[in-house]
Amino acid sequence: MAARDLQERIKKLIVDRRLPSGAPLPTEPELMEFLGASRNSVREALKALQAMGIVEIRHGFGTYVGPMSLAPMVEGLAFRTLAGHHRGEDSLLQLLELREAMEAGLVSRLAGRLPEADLTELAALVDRMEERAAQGAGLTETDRAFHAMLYRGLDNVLLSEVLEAFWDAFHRVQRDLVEVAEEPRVTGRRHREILDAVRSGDSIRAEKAIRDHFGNIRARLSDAVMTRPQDPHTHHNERV
Amino acid sequence: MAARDLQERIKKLIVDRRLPSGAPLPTEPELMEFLGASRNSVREALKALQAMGIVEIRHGFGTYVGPMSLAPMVEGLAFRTLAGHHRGEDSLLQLLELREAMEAGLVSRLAGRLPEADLTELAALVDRMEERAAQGAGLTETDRAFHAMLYRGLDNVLLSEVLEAFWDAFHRVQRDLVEVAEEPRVTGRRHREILDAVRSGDSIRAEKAIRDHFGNIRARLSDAVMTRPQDPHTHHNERV
DNA sequence: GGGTATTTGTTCGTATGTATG
DNA sequence: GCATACATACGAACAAATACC
Repeated sequence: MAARDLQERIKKLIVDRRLPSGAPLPTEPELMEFLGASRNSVREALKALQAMGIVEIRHGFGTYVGPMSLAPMVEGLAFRTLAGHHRGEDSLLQLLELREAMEAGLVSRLAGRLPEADLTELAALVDRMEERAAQGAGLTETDRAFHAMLYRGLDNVLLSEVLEAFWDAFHRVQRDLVEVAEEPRVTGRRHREILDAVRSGDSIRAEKAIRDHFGNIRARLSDAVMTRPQDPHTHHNERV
Repeated sequence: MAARDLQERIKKLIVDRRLPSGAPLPTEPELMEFLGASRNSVREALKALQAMGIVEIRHGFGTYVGPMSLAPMVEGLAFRTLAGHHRGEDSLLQLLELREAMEAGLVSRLAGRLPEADLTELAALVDRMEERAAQGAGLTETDRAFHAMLYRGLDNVLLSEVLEAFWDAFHRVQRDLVEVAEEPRVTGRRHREILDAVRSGDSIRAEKAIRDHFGNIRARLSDAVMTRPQDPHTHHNERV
């Protein structure tokens, strides 16, 4: 039997039975009988589906429909970027430019359209960012939260997830690759300017604020010591 | 050994040895010895990596580093959208809105910046589109080519691939799901307007042209008979 | 075209680890 | 602790595809 077929038929089974995320799949013996294949073939198909985030396998417990998150996309993008970088390509810069292009286009549409509730939440995040900057603490957590919150107003879950996926991929690779020379004060200022610009309703100013922010990151990227050829003990992904 | 570890170590092997796309990987017996695992475990790890597009397995020939394309992302997005639709969500519409948001933001930056060579190629594509419309032929091929060519001028390979991936995912699901009521003449006009707007250098006009184009698709989506619950013989993916 | 070696595909049997009751 | 159910892992064998002589 073609192994590709097995994957297709399992996917079809999920769709046909309208199984939602978290629903239990048939056990391996049941799938063996249903698909008419051996245990190993079924397992290989399930492994492939698990890699795509379509199913979730819990040891000694069972197989379930996966959360349908974009985690596999992060995985793939991160590896692609990492491998490209080690081969001398500017893949990390390209990933950053991709984020910049998307966010610049979106923020201009967002200017002046955010509800007050979102704005106050964003303000709280910037406050927290500057607070942590003063303490010399890391800003990545708050940065992620800020960007996620910013585009929540677009009211498109898929779009939000895609943006977060790109954020995750970028920071995963950056963390494993370069020594970031952060300038916390500057980062805080950039985000406050983004917030103010969005609040003011000035699309052009908002887009410029985003581009300045990304320009800052890009500069840090060039200055950074791009030389950490390989350190053997980076296990940088626990399956989500 | 944990199966997750095997995947990580194979990925690490690719990165460490700087293997480019298409380079041969060790054979299964070699990997068994190198990783200290059984053949089944190695195969399951390879299957998972294959699903992520990181390796490519050719029967009776060998295992190779994959093309690092975004094909797995298309796969995952398409399934997620398909499953969501069958569960009553408006996932297909969300995917369309994602494309619209990205293209609208990008095309405004593109207006007036495309080299003459690209513009003539785009014009040729629109001609071909109207030609095929007159013959009653399908427009999907030329539509894909148009959108791909349009954003080539951004000079970011990753961004282009992401856009094409979203295009592919959307059309894959649409094809399997709805009866498209195409209005070829209208589609042709919309694309000519996009081209003219981009050539004119008017950002606002270009963005409006894109939004009109997507608005047209959205309308067709709502009108379409959304009822093709399941036809058993759709094997809609050959691994790339 | 045929034969053989190499490589991946598929199957079976068996033992082990893990969570539930 | 014990029994059950399930996933995990290993080893061995044969089938199918491909390359090379």
